[in-house]
Amino acid sequence: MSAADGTAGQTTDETADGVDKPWGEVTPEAARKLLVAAVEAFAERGYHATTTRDIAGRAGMSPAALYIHYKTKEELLHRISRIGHDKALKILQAAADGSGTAAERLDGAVRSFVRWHAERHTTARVVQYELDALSEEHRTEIVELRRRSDAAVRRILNDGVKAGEFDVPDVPGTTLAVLSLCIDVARWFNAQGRRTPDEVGALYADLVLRMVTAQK
Amino acid sequence: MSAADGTAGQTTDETADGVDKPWGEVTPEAARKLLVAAVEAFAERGYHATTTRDIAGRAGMSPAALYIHYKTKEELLHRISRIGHDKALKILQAAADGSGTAAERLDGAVRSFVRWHAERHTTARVVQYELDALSEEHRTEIVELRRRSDAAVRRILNDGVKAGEFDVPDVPGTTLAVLSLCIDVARWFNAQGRRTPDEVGALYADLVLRMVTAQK
DNA sequence: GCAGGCTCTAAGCGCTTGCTCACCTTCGGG
DNA sequence: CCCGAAGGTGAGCAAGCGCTTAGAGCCTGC
Repeated sequence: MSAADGTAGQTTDETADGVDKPWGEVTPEAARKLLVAAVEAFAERGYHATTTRDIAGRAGMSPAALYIHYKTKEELLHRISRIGHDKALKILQAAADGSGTAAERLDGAVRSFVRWHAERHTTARVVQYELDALSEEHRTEIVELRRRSDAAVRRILNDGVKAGEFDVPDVPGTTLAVLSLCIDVARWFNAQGRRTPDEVGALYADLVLRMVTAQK
Repeated sequence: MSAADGTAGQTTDETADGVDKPWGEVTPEAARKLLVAAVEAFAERGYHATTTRDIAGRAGMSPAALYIHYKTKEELLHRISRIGHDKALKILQAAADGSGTAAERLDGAVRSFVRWHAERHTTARVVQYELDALSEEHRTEIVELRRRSDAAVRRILNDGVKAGEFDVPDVPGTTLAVLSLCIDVARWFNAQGRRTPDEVGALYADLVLRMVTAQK
């Protein structure tokens, strides 16, 4: 087992005492409450179907309070998207930079990336499916982060091919397929469903390894 | 090769003279023009970000014209979603009902399903990603069609396991993954990109077969 | 040749939207 | 003990929304 991200392969936001606390970097408290409310609302109804009154209401504040902490509704989406993409990229880069064979690193990458999309499917849904609602400038910034996520996975595949572990005729296409498979978890995953995030991660890691492993 | 939809396993909407003509079943002409305009607008901006004025404008008509042919904007989405899901289900059932080994049928299913999502990615984007905008009643109807699509793919996998062709420990989970992989093509496929729908179909069919084929 | 139905438009209604503004409260520092 | 900054509210503005209505144009059948 690799320990690429420092503390025993964790993939959730945790403070030193082990308490799970996403969006901990957003301050002050009121700004975080608004942002968390926005994530829920955007994930449930989509960005365009969500009103600023709904967001403020979920946060227990008046509509005007939103504009003390954020210039526009789109800035809220951008902050969510930015933080989420940073996290996603970190997960993939940690796996790509880890030690072990290419197969072990690919297993870790898919496992943790899928687990994040399942555990944080509310956030992930916004991050992965509301890109089009961003302004031109913000979207460009986010697309660059996605390009780097793609590069991290492609690097693992290339390493595996070079080492003879993998048989992948079309590395860019397969990279796309692997990421696509993981991302789509955010669309269908249901917390009330039968599978836990860990189970989905294990299943998907197995399926992806079969896709790329050289037949003996 | 099966002939479930009449003429030699085709996956696009064609008239007898071979001309490609989707939405041919929508009449009269003005209603079809409005529907095609709605598909484009919904795919580009999303259902909620699209205005009835935009749809009518793209169709070269006044905003009020829309309400002669459709009761509400949501009815337009429902018609699109219904026709699209019928088509998707037909593609998968034709493949599942076809002759040949399970591997051949799975190859055909993925190939044609992916090709449809790529060729008709505008339509597919609306069909696959705007479900939440449907009314309760309409969504229930559509979800039933999706359940049947799922059943068609699961049947192929079960057949393959029974015949010893496939090694699939988790058939429902793998069914979900296969469909998820194909569906997500609608999200990322770009007509200006490097790959043709046929190429993506071939790549994906290969990847899926590797996921399920028993190792020798 | 005109009655009646169908298709379409110009105008606009009632409402909701993202966002603003004048004002109120709270609170640490001189 | 008052002060000014920071965080919050109620009311509301301009714009845009889905949808309706009154009536014009144009076919078709008798």
